[in-house]
Amino acid sequence: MQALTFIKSNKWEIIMRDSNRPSLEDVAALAGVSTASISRCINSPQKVAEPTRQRIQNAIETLGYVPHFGGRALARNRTNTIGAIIPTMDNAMFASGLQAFQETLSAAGVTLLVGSSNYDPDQEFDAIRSLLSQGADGLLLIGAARPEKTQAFLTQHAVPHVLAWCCPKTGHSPSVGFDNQKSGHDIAAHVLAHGHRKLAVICGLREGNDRATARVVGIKQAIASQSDAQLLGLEECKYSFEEAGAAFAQLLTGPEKASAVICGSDVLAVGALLQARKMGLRVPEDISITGFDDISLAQVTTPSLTTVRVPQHSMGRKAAEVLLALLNQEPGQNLRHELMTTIIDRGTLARI
Amino acid sequence: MQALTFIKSNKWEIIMRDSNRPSLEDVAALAGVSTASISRCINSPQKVAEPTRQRIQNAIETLGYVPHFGGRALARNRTNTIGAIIPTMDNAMFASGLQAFQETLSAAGVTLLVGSSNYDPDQEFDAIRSLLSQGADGLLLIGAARPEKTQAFLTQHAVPHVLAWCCPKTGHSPSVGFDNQKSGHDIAAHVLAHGHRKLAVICGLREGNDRATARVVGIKQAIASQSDAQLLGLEECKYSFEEAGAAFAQLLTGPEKASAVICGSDVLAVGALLQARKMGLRVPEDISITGFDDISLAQVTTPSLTTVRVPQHSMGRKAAEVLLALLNQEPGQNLRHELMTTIIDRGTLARI
DNA sequence: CTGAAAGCGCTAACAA
DNA sequence: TTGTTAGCGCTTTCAG
Repeated sequence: MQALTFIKSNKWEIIMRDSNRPSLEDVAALAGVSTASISRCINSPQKVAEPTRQRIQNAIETLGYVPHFGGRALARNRTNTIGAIIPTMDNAMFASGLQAFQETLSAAGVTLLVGSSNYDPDQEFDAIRSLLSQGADGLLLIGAARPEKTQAFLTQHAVPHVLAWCCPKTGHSPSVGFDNQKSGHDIAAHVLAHGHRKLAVICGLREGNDRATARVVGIKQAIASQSDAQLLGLEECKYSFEEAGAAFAQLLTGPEKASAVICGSDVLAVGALLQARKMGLRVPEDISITGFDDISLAQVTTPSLTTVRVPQHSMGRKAAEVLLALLNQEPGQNLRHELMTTIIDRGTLARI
Repeated sequence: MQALTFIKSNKWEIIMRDSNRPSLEDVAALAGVSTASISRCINSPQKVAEPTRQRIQNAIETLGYVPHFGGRALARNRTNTIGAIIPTMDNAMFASGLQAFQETLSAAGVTLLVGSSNYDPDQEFDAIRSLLSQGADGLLLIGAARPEKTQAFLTQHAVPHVLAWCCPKTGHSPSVGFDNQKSGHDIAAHVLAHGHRKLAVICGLREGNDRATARVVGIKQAIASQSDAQLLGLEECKYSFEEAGAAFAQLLTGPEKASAVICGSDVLAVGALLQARKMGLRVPEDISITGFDDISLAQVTTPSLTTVRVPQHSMGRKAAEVLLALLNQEPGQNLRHELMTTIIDRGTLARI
């Protein structure tokens, strides 16, 4: 395609343009104003007289003008883009929080860049660098634990970021999340209150995963505080039905049988539930199982899962708000938001 | 913070720089070479002599230099960013395809921008404009049906894009997906082959959703081709357990009862299943239910769901590959990839 | 193999 | 209210 374009030399020429994309200058020429006015008209319309605005608008529309991202980013030194790095979108654990995050951003005219870490600190570091090099103005990160290297990078580059799914008491990062340890404690206490004394735990791989770690700490704490209770076993595995099933089977291998298995995630709990059924165990008559997260899986199993509800949606929304406020330098913001989890009693926890 | 910077005027000065971010010029000064060499060293290292390369590398590292996104995007007129617009990440239907898409992109050094449409053509249009204005080099779009306005925009701006979750026979857009109509036909034929003759259907809102529409067309076709079979009712609703449950109840309202309910999505099927249980109906003894998608929900219900498996993962990966090839102008690419769906027989379809 | 310099498209300070 | 103009940081011919 060919386009009529205004050249620096002040003459009109027919030249090749990449897919005919009009520039500010084209619009300016057509509207008979300077490029500055166009820019103003786009970025602060009130600074431009109504009739001019009209003409410019027309020119923009007839040309189908869209501001060039690179030019704008270069001039403003800001991209209006925010990155989120989550372990994976593959399980519903983060997906709906991310959805809320994205919607809130989008409403504020900010676009979401997504990277994933697969629960691997190195991959997370790469993703951070990658998203930053793509111009992300700020970052959403899951959890608070990361290697020194990553921390240093974050502070060295003064990356605006908020932590989600956690609410660290130490550190200076803004956060929107919940107390994993307390929630772990709560669900374990709940199980104990149902009369269970021989417990077992299935949790995700804890290395580098502070949420999984904290939940277990909380669970252990609750068990320890009940003198006649004991933790018969603890299995770590990936977040898959299969691995959780294997972990569950392993747990039932010992001489003493647990009456309840507390799981660090619904995915693990469902894996355990499926395996229990496979082994001919009735839940919760023969064994109780609890989950964590309250993703949609939890309500469709039979019996449905007693679990801990994590306010994913409000967490995602709030995280976006905090990050946005951070980027806009809004003062007086509360930088640490602790949300509450609640225990959802359904059918997998028996009273004994 | 203050930084030592090389100024056009050729003298050294102490000046203020935004958060001390080093530029190419800083690196050049420190390494004692021109900015061009740095640029080369980064983008095509083989074009630079080994010793120089070393010095430059050092300079880059000691300064912690990261190329500025805007500058690069402006000069190259390319962002290395691809946008995906999906109805929602909230349900697992798209999340894992998106995850595969992202991973493949990431491996190629391309970053993913995410927008969502909520199944609304207008929102999709906005998202397209938004992602494009954020510099997306290409787009992943779900389904083939969109308003004239959107189509026109896409062609006018010559937006490289690939369609997923569908494989339209018409139109010029590259696509990676499966035949929704055929898959709908297949599952219905499968149900018929099990002896069912009185059928009902629950599907998603079909307006603007070609996947949902095509699936129903296929289902109807299969039913029509079996002379003694009849479609007793069809309900449309949103993809939620609640709405699907209501639709299911509505379907069982008439004088004649269906022996099988074919659902356009696992979410709908699970909603129906839950409702059936609530109504005291045994599945599949009293009524059969089938799903579509084979998301993880499908394997955890009791009984687990007979459904159609959609190859989400390979679809996401392949879509990324096609889009990447498109952007790199790689010739001789096959631009229409039809993947196969398979029926997964589990426990919700009875033989009668 | 390396350097000089001309932009890429847009914004914002300064003038008018 | 509008225009002029100097960059923003990087890539890329074109010379050397």
